[in-house]
Parts: sequence; structure tokens; C-alpha cells
Amino acid sequence: MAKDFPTRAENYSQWYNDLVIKADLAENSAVRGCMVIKPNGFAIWEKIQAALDKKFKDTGHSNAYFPIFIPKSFFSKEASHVEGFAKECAVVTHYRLKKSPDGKGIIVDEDAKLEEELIVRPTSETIIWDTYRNWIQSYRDLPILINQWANVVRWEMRTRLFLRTAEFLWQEGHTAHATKEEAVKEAETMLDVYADFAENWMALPVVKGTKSAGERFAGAIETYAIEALMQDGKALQAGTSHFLGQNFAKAFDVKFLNRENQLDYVWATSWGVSTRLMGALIMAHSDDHGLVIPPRLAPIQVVIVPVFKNPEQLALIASQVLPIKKSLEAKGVSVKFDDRETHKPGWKFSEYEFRGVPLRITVGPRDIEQGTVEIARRDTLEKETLQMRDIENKVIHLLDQIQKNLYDRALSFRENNSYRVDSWDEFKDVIENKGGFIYAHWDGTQETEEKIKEETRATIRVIPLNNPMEAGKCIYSGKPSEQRVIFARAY
RNA sequence: CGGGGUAUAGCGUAGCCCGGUUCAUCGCGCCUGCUUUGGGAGCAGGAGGUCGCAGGUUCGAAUCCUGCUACCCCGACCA
Repeated sequence: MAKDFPTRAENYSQWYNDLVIKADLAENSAVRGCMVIKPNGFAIWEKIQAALDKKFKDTGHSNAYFPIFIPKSFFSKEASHVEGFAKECAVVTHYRLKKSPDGKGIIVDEDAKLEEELIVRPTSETIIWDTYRNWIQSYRDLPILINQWANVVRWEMRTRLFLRTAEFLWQEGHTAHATKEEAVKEAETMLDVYADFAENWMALPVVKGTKSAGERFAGAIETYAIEALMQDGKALQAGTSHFLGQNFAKAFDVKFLNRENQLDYVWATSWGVSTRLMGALIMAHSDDHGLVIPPRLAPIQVVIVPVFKNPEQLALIASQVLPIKKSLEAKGVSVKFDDRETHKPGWKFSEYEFRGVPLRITVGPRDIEQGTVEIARRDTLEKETLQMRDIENKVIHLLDQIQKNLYDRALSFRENNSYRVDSWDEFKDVIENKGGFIYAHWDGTQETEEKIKEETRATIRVIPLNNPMEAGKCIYSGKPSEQRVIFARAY
């Protein structure tokens, strides 16, 4: 599969870029590594936002907003955090421009140098914990359960549309707790929220697990992640949830008086998903005809395309179809009736396929005569002719089926591309020639993990939660191991 | 930041190696008209290009040389 899949282009990245462009979701902007998300793409993001935001509220969280600029000194307060992000920060050094003395253009006004540089946030732990210090004195002030929808900037050396852009949109949750147990539970709860969203909304099966020390978030005690497999056999981290311990509380001196009247540091978590999810959505389900969007996240779930020769026919079709549209909308289905005269039906078929609309209903003179509609599903590209009466229930049933089918398809793909590997030669062979998830024994050391990465570019994606214990020998070092972990090449 | 590649009309491209009286080619898209409309319509006519930028070589440069810039791919890097 890894070799055969990209039929539109020699390699997957080009295929992916091609799909994004054809579906008209995004383009690179004038700014290096940044992207313009176009209306069709942003509509998908809005669906993702809405679904997640509701889940956050349902689990007791509130939204708030913190500044985009972070004083440089904040970063140095947590040692591993600064180390993790220092190499990819955009820095504001001046606050004013002036006319160039030679009269040509604008230059930075050196007199307007900032006393302390500001970092454009790559993530907000530092500024948020600096703020939380003032909010927390007693256990009665806890927990603080806050989420922020924002943009962040990471000056990556190499960027990829949706998957790794210099600026991206995301949400970041930052919570503060009185006990370690509560904080760990929060991190795990949010991982479950992400996994539930990925599987039930994005139709994307994920493996929940923890990260090895080498892949852990800078400043975290434990990083939980959901990991998905893309159609080219590469893994994609789709969301992370971190148990931060008391690291940030200590760095920012956030203490509270507990029930025993003892002064203690606050326990923290942070968790986030980004516009990268859109990349995951595209790469997990799409085919050579374009995007395939799961019904629950599709901005348009059903498109109705009329086939007509003249205005009278269109009017007749509209009179039959608009009541269907209305009653579907009453049941919560989003429907577009595309009665444009500027494009022909064949054009519209292709256009909505590019954009991944799950269901298309075609109604023409033939249908009007017979009281039927033609209905085509995007996931299988199958078409059938159905009676127009009671079509609403059939549509709703089909949308459910498509949602389920996409998940099942992605799951069986993942299963067919997961391997249990017990020798180093086989490991190299699978990584090189097949891709996918490799379940293999690992001695637990960072040293071995790095050697494997150097030699194969494969990394440990996750140590699955509730992993069955199984005695074995490390694939690389031969040292004893208690369990298998998942290796893969990743985006 | 290393290695490789590309830059020609709104988009995608041919031409470049071997400079010149076919030299700016072709497809899509766009405009006009007629016929069409159930899978990206057909025919006819038409508009549109400082050949990335700046130098250089030459009688003559899209083509050769130098420098610069941007983008893509592979690495390094990376929730």
C-alpha cells in the first residue's frame, strides 16, 4: 500500500498538496511557512472547533484568552521548557518603524528597541502560569479549568501545509489542581476526550498511549498522546495531553494553602489539538477523487444537484426538492441546493467530490416523472435510485452508515498495516518497505530509542495505555523488555 | 542550514542540452455566438505573456555565463 497509494503524484506529499489545492482548502501565504485557510477549509475547522468546544464545556472547562506576547524571561524559568522551544521562537525586538534616511522605504527604528524582548507564543504555559500565581491562594481557588482558542508560532525549519506550519490555530487547555491524582486524572480525561472526538467525529481510529522520555513535551512529567496511521503508512500525532507535575508551579511560584493549612505547589496539566487535525482528516480518508469528509464534520452534508434544460424545469424540480431540503434541515442535516445555471451537472458532481461532501442527490426530469431521486455516496462512490417519498430518513440513515464505514475502513487499514516484529532485520525491512505501526520490544532506554531513530528514522510513537505485559527482548539491544511499544515513521 | 530540482498568460506546461526567418508551444480556464445540460459539453471566433529579478557574453538570449530571490522535494530540526 505504501507504494501504490499515491497515484496522482510520485510521492505522498505532492498528492496531499494536490488534494488540498483541488478541494480549495488552503494555500501558502506570502509569509514563509504560513498558510491561508480559505473559506472551504475554515468551515471544516469551525466544525471541529464547535464539537471540541462543547466537549470541553461538558467536562467543566471555560474559555479565556491570554496575550500572544510572552516576556523572554518567562521562558527561562522552566529549564527543560526553554530548551525545548528556544530553537523555534519568533522574537519581537522593536516596537516602531521609521522612514529610511535615503527616502526609500521603511526601516526599523533602532531607538525603539524593547527593554526586554517579547516572544511570540509557541505555547502559553509560561504566561498562563505567571497569571495563575495571582489567582491562586487557597485550595478553594482550585481547580482552575481553562481552555484557550488561539494561534501560536513555531519557527520550524521545514513546514508542511496543515501538518506543520509556522503559525497555526489550536486550542490549549491549562488546568491547575490541588492534588497530583486530580491532575493526572484530568490529563487522562482530556486524552479520552480527544480520542472520542477522533474516533466518533473524525472517523479516525487512534491509539492512546504515553510518550517515551525522548518524545515527551518540554516540561512535562508525562505526555499522553493519540496516534493515528495515515494512508501512506506514516504516523501522525493527533493530540496530546500533558501531566506537568509541579514543574510550572515551582518555576512560577504558584503555591496554595491546602486543607491541612500547609503551603504546597499546584499541580498542572496542559493539552492541545491544532489545525493539524485537518491534515489528519484529509490524509486519513481522501482518495484520488478528492477529499472525503466524515458526515459529522462536513460543513455541507448533502448537496442537491438539479438537472434541467430550462427555467421551467428548474422551477418544477425546486418545488419538489426544497421541501426535502427544509425537512432535512429541521432534522439537523446541512443541505445545499446548487441551482447555479453557470455550471453543468457534471461539473458540480466533480466539484462536490473534490470537497468531500458525503451525499449527493441528483434530481432531473426523469426523476420528476417517476417520483425518484438519484443518491450518490462519497465514501464508496456508489449511486442508487430511490423513491422520493420518505427520502429524509434514508438520507439520515446513509449519513450514519458513511460515518461508520469511514471509521471501519480506517480501522481495518490500520490493522492490515500493523506488524508484530521480533528481529532487527525484519524491523528495518518493514520500516523501509511497508510502513505502518510496528509493535516491537524496546529496552526502555533513550539511548536505544535514539539509535533506532538514527538508523531507520522510526520513532516510538506511543507506549499504549493498558498495554499487555509480555516478556521479550529489545529489538535493537537484545536486553530484556516487559512490553511492546509502537514504532513508526511519523510526520 | 546541507543535497537535489523548479521558475515561461489566471493555472498547468513545451521549447533550453545544440542561441537566429515556425519560435514564444499546447491543454485547462476566461470572453462572444450557436447547439448542449443524468459524470468536469461541442463547434466557430477572440482576449491574455517585462519568458522570476539584476548583470554579463553576442550582430542577436526564454536558450549560454555570473549573482540574487522565491518555491518544491530529500535530510537536519520538530507536541
